[in-house]
Amino acid sequence: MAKMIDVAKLAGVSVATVSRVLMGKGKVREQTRQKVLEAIKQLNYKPNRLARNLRRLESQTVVVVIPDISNPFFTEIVLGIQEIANQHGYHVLLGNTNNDVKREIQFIEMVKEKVADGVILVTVRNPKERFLKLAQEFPIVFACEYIKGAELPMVTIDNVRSAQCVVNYLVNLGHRKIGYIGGPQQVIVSRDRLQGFIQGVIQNDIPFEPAYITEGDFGIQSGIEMATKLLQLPSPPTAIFAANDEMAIGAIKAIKNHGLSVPKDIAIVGFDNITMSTVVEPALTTISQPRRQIGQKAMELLLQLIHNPMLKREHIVLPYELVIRQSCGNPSVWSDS
Amino acid sequence: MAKMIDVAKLAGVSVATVSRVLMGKGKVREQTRQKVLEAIKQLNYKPNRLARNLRRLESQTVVVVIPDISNPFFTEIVLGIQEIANQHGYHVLLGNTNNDVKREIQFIEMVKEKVADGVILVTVRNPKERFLKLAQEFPIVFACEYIKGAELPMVTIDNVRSAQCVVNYLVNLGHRKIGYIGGPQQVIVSRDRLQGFIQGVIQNDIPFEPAYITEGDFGIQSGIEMATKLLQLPSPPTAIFAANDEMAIGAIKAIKNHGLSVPKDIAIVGFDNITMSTVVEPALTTISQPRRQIGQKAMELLLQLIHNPMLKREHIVLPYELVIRQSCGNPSVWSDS
DNA sequence: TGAATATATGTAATCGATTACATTTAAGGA
DNA sequence: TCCTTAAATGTAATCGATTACATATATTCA
Repeated sequence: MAKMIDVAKLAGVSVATVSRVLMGKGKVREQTRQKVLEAIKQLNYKPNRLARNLRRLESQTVVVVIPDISNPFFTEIVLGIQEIANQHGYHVLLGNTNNDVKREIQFIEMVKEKVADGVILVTVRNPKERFLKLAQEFPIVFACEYIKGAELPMVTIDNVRSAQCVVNYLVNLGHRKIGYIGGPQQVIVSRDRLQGFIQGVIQNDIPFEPAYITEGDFGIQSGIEMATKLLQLPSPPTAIFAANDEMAIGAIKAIKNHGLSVPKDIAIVGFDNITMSTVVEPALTTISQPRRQIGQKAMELLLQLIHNPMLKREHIVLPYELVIRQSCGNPSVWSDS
Repeated sequence: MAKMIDVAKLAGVSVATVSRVLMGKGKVREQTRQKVLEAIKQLNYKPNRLARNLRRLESQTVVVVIPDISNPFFTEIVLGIQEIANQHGYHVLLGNTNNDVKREIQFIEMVKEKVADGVILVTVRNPKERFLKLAQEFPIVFACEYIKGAELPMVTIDNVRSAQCVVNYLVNLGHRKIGYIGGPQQVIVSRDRLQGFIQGVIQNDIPFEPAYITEGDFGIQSGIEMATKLLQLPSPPTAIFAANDEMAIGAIKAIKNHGLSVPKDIAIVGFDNITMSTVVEPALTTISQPRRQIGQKAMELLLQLIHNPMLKREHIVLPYELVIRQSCGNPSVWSDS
C-alpha cells in the first residue's frame, strides 16, 4: 500500500507538503498542489488513519451504546446520529450491550483506549454515581434515557408529561378504569412514565387502583401476560396504556384471545410509535418520540463536547406527539391542554 | 491520561517489560509481572489502541455494510457478526448505505485507510467487476447477497430452491393460480427468487402467466400496490408469494381492503421471517433464513481471510426453513421432497 | 537593484505503543 | 568456582502520519 513518502517522491516534494495538501491548510503553490494531487491519484493513495489519529490524538469515531440492536426503536436513533456524524467525518461504532450492565462501562472505556472520542448512551442501567464520574472524565451524551437531577448533556422527551397526556386523552374519551403496563423499574423512562400515569389518574379525580398497575419487560410476551392479568381482575379496565408499543401489541393479542375486541371493549395506547404499530390491527394509538431528531441532537451535542470539554451541560427536551390511530376508537384530532 | 511509560516508571521497569506483560508473550518473572499489574491498576491505565494498531498495522475492526439499518432483517445478521467479532476482540463498524450505491465503495475504502481490517457486505449493488477487483485487494465477505459465478467468500441460503419450495407448498395446498410480488431486479436475491418461482411454476405443470408476476421494492407500500394490481386482474390468483415479509404484509392489507379474507380467499407467503410476520393477522407463513448464523459464519470467514489472505474462497450455503403459520390456512407440517 | 517581507517548501520531532536486538542476571553442569 | 547457557530485562528502531521550526524562494517597495 502506498505511503505518504511514496507520494512525496513521485511528486518531487517533501512529506510535509503532501500533508499540507491533504489537510488543506498551510500555504501550497497551486502548481505544487496539482503535482501532489496527480501523484495521489496515480498511486491510488489514501492516508493511514491510524497514523493520522495517533499524531492528532483523536480517533474521529464515536460509540453509540444501545441495549438491543435488533429493536427498531433504537436503530432510528442511530440513523439520526449517523447522519450528523458522517456530515462531520466521524465514524459510528455500535455498542450492543444486550442489556448487560457491565458492557455499558466497557464501551465507555473505549474512549480511554482512544478507539473513540466520545460516547452516546441510549441505555443507562449502571448506578448514577458511576456515570457522574465517567461523564466528568469523557465526553458522554445521554439520549432517551438519562440521569435524574444531574447537569449532564441529555436529549429526551418529557416522559412524565407524555404519559400524563395519554391518561388525559383516555379520560377525555370517557374512560375511568385505566390499566397500566409499565416497563422495568430500573430504567428511568419506566419510572417517569409510571409517575406520569399516576399523576394523570390523580389529576382527573379517578380513584387510585393499585391492581391496575402492572410491570412488564418491554417485550411482546410480557404485554400478553400483563394484559391477561388485568383482564382477570373482578372489575377489569376499559382501557390499557402500555409503556411501549411491543407490550401494547401483546395486550391487543391477549384481548383478542379473550374473545374481546379492541377498541370496542377495551382501548389500547402504546408508546414509541414503531413501524409495527401501523401494521397491527387495529393500528395503535401511541406516543411518538422524534427519534431521528433525538439522535441528531445528541450527536451535535457530543461534537460540541468533544471540541470543547468545558461546554455547559444542558438537558434538551424535545416535543412528543400523540399519534391517534384506531386502537381507541373515535379517531379524532385532540390536543392536551 | 497515563501512558505506558508512566506505568513503567511506577513499576521500576522498562516499557518493553510492560508491553510484554500486556501482550502476554515473552518471558517475564512472575514477581515483575505483579509489580507491573499493580502499577497498571494504580494508574488506571489502558493502552492506546491507535498506537498499538499503528505499530501492528491492523485496526481490530471490521465494517459491516448494510443497505438500511432500520430494517430488522439486517440487524439480526449484525448481531451474529458482533457475537463472533467480540469473541475475538474485534470491533464492528456499521456502514449504512441507505441504498446509495456509491457509499458501498466508500465503506470498502475504509480498509485502505486502515480504519478496518476487513468488510462484510450485506448489500451488493455495484457492478460485479468492481467487486471482483476489490475482493482481490481487501478481505471481503458477502452475506445474504452475493456475486454469481465468482470464487469469493460468501454466506447465503439457496434463494432459488427456497422460492421453488414455496411454490411446491402452495401447489400442494391445491393452488394453481399463484401471483408473485418480486423485489427490485438489480439485487441478486430478487432475481434468484423470481427464477425459483418460475421454475416451481413450470415444474408443477402450471401454465405460465406473465401477468401474475409483479415487481415491488421490498417496502410495505409496494406490497399493497402490487397486490392490488393482482386483484384487479380478470382472473386473480388464489395465492400470492411475496419476495419479502414487508411486501407480504402489504399484500395482506390490500386484500383486506378489498373485502377479501386471508387465507380463505387468498393465501399469502412471505420471505425472511421478520418479527412483524408473527404480529400481522393472520400470522405469516414465510421462509426463514438463519440470519444470526449467517452473520456468525460470515464473520468467521472474514477472520480467517484477514489472517490468511491466501485462503481458498468458498461459498457457504446454509439451510432455509419454511415456517408455516396461518396465512395459507391448513396449518400443517410439510416437507419439500 | 537590494533589503525587507511574504510565501513556499523542507527537516526532523512527535504521537504511544510493539518488538528486534543487545545486554544483564540467574541457573546449571563439570 | 568458573564457564556455558537460559531467562529476564532494557535500548532503540519502527509504524505513517502531522506540524513546529528552519530554510529557501518569490514578491514588494524604496
